[in-house]
Formats: sequence, C-alpha cells, structure tokens
Amino acid sequence: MLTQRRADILNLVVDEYIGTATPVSSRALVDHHGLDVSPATVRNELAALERDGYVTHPYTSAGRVPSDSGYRFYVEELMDELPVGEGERRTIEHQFYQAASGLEEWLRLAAAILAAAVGNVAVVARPRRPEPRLRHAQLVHLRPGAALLVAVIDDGGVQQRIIPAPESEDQAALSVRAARLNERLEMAAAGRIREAAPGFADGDDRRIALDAAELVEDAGGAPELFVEGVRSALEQPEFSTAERMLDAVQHLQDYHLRRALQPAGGPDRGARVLIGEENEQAWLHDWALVVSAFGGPGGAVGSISVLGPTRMRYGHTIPRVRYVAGLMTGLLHEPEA
Amino acid sequence: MLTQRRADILNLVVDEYIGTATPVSSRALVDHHGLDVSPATVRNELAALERDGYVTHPYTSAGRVPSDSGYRFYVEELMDELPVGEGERRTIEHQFYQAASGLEEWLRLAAAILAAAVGNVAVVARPRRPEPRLRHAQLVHLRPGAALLVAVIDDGGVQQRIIPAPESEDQAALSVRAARLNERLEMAAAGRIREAAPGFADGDDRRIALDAAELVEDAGGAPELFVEGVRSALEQPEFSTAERMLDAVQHLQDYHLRRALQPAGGPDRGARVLIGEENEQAWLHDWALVVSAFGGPGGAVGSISVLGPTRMRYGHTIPRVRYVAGLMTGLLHEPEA
DNA sequence: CCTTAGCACTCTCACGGGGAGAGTGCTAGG
DNA sequence: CCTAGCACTCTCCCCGTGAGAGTGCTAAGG
Repeated sequence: MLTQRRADILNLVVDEYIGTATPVSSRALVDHHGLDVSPATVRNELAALERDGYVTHPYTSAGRVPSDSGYRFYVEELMDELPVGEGERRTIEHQFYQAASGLEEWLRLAAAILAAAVGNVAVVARPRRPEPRLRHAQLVHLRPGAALLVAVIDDGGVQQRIIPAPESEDQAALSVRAARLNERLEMAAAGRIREAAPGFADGDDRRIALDAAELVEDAGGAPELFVEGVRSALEQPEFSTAERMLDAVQHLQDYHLRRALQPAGGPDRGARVLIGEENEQAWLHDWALVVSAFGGPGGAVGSISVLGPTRMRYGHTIPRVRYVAGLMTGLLHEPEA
Repeated sequence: MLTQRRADILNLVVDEYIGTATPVSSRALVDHHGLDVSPATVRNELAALERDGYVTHPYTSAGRVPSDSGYRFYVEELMDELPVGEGERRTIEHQFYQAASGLEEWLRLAAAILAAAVGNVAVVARPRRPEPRLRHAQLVHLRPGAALLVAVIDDGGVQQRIIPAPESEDQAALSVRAARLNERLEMAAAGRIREAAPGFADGDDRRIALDAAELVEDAGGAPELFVEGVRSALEQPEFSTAERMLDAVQHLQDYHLRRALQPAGGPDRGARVLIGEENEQAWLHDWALVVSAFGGPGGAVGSISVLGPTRMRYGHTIPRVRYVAGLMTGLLHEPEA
C-alpha cells in the first residue's frame, strides 16, 4: 500500500497528465498544486512510485507518465468522480424525449450524446437475448409470387426478408397464412420453430417457417453497433501522427469493436473499466474502455461504452456512462415475459 | 482542341500520376512509354498543356500534375476503360447471391464490394421514392398498453415505433385493428393518411393513423447511407498527414456525405463523374466523385458512388460503379405499382 | 531520518546550413 | 520543328548544434 503522500502525488500526476498529455515534472506538481515540499522531495517520491510500477519514464529526464497500474490505482482509490450535473441531466433527457420513439434512434442517440459528453468514441451495442424468440410474423404482399416476411423479435428488433410466395395469393390470403404461422410459432426460439415446421400441413407454410427461423437466428448473431465520436477522439494528441490515426480508424470498425467488447460485457451492475493491457485485444493495449450493460426489451441486454486513450478523464467518463446506461434501461427495459 | 501528340502526352501524364502520386517529369514519360522524341520536346508540349490549363506545376522544376480540367479531358476523351472481367463478375455476383436476401444486407454488401474493387470509399444511399407510401401496417402486442407499430413502405423499407395501445387489447384485437387501418390506408402517402385519419370512427385508430403517417414521412427523410472502404482510402498518400486524414474522417460522415451526394443524384443513366472544384461542397475540392443511380423496389431510386482523391483510377472505377449499379437494379428494381 | 539546495548529466526538440538530386526553361544548332 | 546542352531553381534530407527541460545524486541542514 502506498503512503498517503505518495498516493496524493500519484493522484496529481494522473490528473496533470490527463489534462496536458505531457510527461509531468516534479516542478509542475509543486507549482500547480501548492505542495509545501520542494521539487527534490517530490522527485524522491516519484522515484519510489516508479519502482513500484505506478509511473514510467519515457526517457531519462522527461517527466513521469502514469502506467496502466497507475491508472488502475487512480480509478479505484484516488479519483474524484465528477457527477452529472442537474443541467446536463436535463439537456440529455430532453434530447431523448424529443426524439421520435424508436429503438434504433434511441440507441444511435445514446451513442451520440455519450460521445459528445465525454469527447471520445462511444459505442452502443443493440440489446440481445441469449436466445431470441419470434414475437410476431407478418407477410406483406409485394407482387405476385413475392412477399416480404417481417419478423418482430422479442428483443425489440425487426428482421425482414423477401421470400417467394404462391403466385395466386393476395394480401388477404397472406395474412391468413401469417395468422396460421403465428398461432404455432409465437414466442418460439429458432430451434423450436425448426422443430415445429414439419408439423404444418402446407408446404409453403413449412418453408416460410424455416425462413422465419433463420430470421430469428440472425437476431441472435453479431449485434448491431452504433459508433459515434470518432472524429473528436482522433483530435487527441495520441493520434497526432497519420500512422496512429490510421490504426485507430481501422480498429474502430464493427469487426474489431465486437471482439473488443466481448470480454467486457460482464454481468456487472455499474460501469466496468479496462485499462491498456487489461484488454485482451492487442490493439487495445493503449486504449481504455469504460463499459456498462443496460436492459432492453424482453429482458435483452445491450452494452454502452466509451473508448479512448488510457489518458482518459475517468472521473468524468465513468459517471456519464453509468448515467446514460441507466437512462437507457429506464427507457427500454421490460422484464422477460 | 489539342493536337494528337499533346493529347497523347496528357494521357500519359494522367496515367503516370495516377500510378505514382508523384509529379511527372518529362524524362519519366519518355523512359516509361518509349516515346520516340526527346525529353526536351516533351517539355515543350508540357509547357503548352500548362498554358492551356490541363496540368500544373507545384513549383518551378518539379514534374507536372494534372489539373481538374486535365482529369476532365482525360475522362471524356482519353481514358481507356478497364472493363469488369468475367472472373470478377462471377466473384461479385456470387457474393450477392450467397448473402441472405435482404434489402439492407444487399445495400451494405454493394458498398463493401465496390469499395474493395476500387480501393476507395464507396457510399450507397438507400433507395427512396419522392413520395413514399404505406404498403402495409401491422400492430404487434408488446405488453398491456403498448404495441409496436410496424409500417412496410413501398420503397422496400420497414419503419417501426412503439405506441400506446388500449390496455385491454391482445394480439388478436390489435390485428383486427391493423386490418381496419390497412383497408383504408394501403398504398397511401403520408398526406393522404393524414386526410383519411379523421374518417376513422375509433379514436385510437385516428391516433395510430397519424403515427403511421409520421413513419411514412420518416421514410422520405434523409436516406440511410452505407459507407465502406474508409480505411483503404485513407492509406493513400493524399492523406499521409494527420491533418488531412482528420479532415477526411470528419467529412466522411453521414451529414457531410448527404450534402455531397445531393447535387450528384442526377437522372443520368450510367455513371456521372464530378472532379475537384466541379463539386459544390468546398471540402470536395480535392476529391473526385463517381456516382450512379440504381432502381429499387416500387420505383424507388438509390445512388451508389465512389469517393477518392482526384488522382483516381477513373478507367477502373467508372465501369465498376456502373456494373454494381446495374446489378443492384437487377436485384431490386420493380417498376412502380 | 527526512528534506532541501545545488549541480552535473542526459535526452529531446527545434533550427539552420549545406549538399545532392531532380527537373525545368532557355538557347543555339541541326 | 526537334534536340542537346547547360544554367538555374527548388525540394528534401542529413546532420550538427544549442537551448531547454528535467532528472539523479550528493552533501548539508533541520
């Protein structure tokens, strides 16, 4: 455990570095924070912190930079949380209630709002259930021989597919068919739909049931992501070279993000923080991830997260992730039927 | 009009510059293309081309770089189109037919395929009708007092919204209600739905009709965009400084892209090309845009385009844009009902 | 024993000069 | 009209240098 003074100094180093993105010198600590000891004393303490692995040295004689463990200690023991103010709350909630009510819009909006609030990348993953079920199927006549199969899933999503239909059937006939399907398949998971399919007397019913099963399966596949704030994140000095920026752009794409978020989607209430090498993905080794789950329709679970350099305003970011996650849960959550 | 030789040389300059991204010298032209005149002669011709505005000089004594007019002349008179080969066709079509058939997936896939084929950014705008109409509405029971209103639009899209519903009504009752709505509203545009709404005897029917009208209006709003290939475009030397890359990232976002594509969505058959300052948006002044319309469901029209530096392989890009647009039209087009 | 002043030392970064190289424009001759 | 030759220009890279920042260490003081 650290002595009180060392902890204080580590706290200051992290705060200072988060603000300036420049290695922190002993003199800067004394000057900017009215320490009543001399720079030399601070240097001794910094040397101790470095021995214990909380800070590093880019090279002999530059200031100190927090290490992953430094940030970790900061997040757990030192940081002051900056709560979401009353005004900020109102602004955010206003934006939510103003938007037309639709799941996708809300998800996109949540990402945009969070990104703007924290100045980093925000990623929202659409809520999913481990085993999605078909809430309702509908057949819409497109033209003779073709219909649109629309499947409403119990996680709040809608899947659709164009399928062949008997040439002779008009909308009325298709609706009858859909009613027949719903009667047996309502609230069935993909597996149960497949089992039930052969039970239909009509061949077309059987075929359509299998299509519906595929749609339900798709809903359980890779979750849709909503990404916002890339631009403002890239403005930070961490990405000031074209090379680093290109790397970031490459990794901030659905494929990489999904893998990044996977191990983070824990069952925790509140926000989880993963710093640098705590992440499994190599490309995240100099990123930090703040992630929280939120509840969606039908007991589904989504995730909302912020991605940025390890030099992140944790005390500012974490409460905002928690807050927006809570808002989303309030808006969307309905317990499993 | 240019003399034959000047045109030939301009052609070579453009080809060379497209390949190397480096100002083209008289010597390089002679060496790489077996001209049977001396570099000095080529220099005279280049000077003439520069007087006429087809090429420029970054500074005294670097090679020549094509100007916007140079590219324009190249595209219209000189360029050899590189047709889509049989193998390439097969690969692309295979990818399309393999994907589960769904409008969104196809649109996304088209963007991804085109981006990969040309190595630049590809943008696909979802097909829209000038005045979208409601093809079919459905009400899905979520919980007592709340239902999901699902509207299938005649441009192939599906819009949805959670709405309040009478507490007492179960799915059967809601389906009856939906049938009642469809009877009067099928194939109605938003305006006509609004007109028809007061005609419903039931108050909830009136309210839901208005919700449906809004959903139909939303379908006529800003079209959804599918953007792919950002990463590979940014690898080009044009974006080798962090500043330029950041600019590009900022502008390759929905808001800016929509404005960029607006004036380009002409009624032309085939691909339109807009080079540099021919674009209205200032940020596009050193970009080139190749755009083509394609036909969607119900007579809707979408657009598919490629964005890249003015130094673009036009002869390679243009046929591929045309080809993918044609494929999409074949897959999706159904004449207006 | 902790703290502090002083000082030598190290490492980065910005600046500037210089030289190589690339390519042009021009002139004069075939 | 074409071409060889040449002077001139401009960039780019390399490198050395000096200023500046900040440390580590030592020795002295409370």
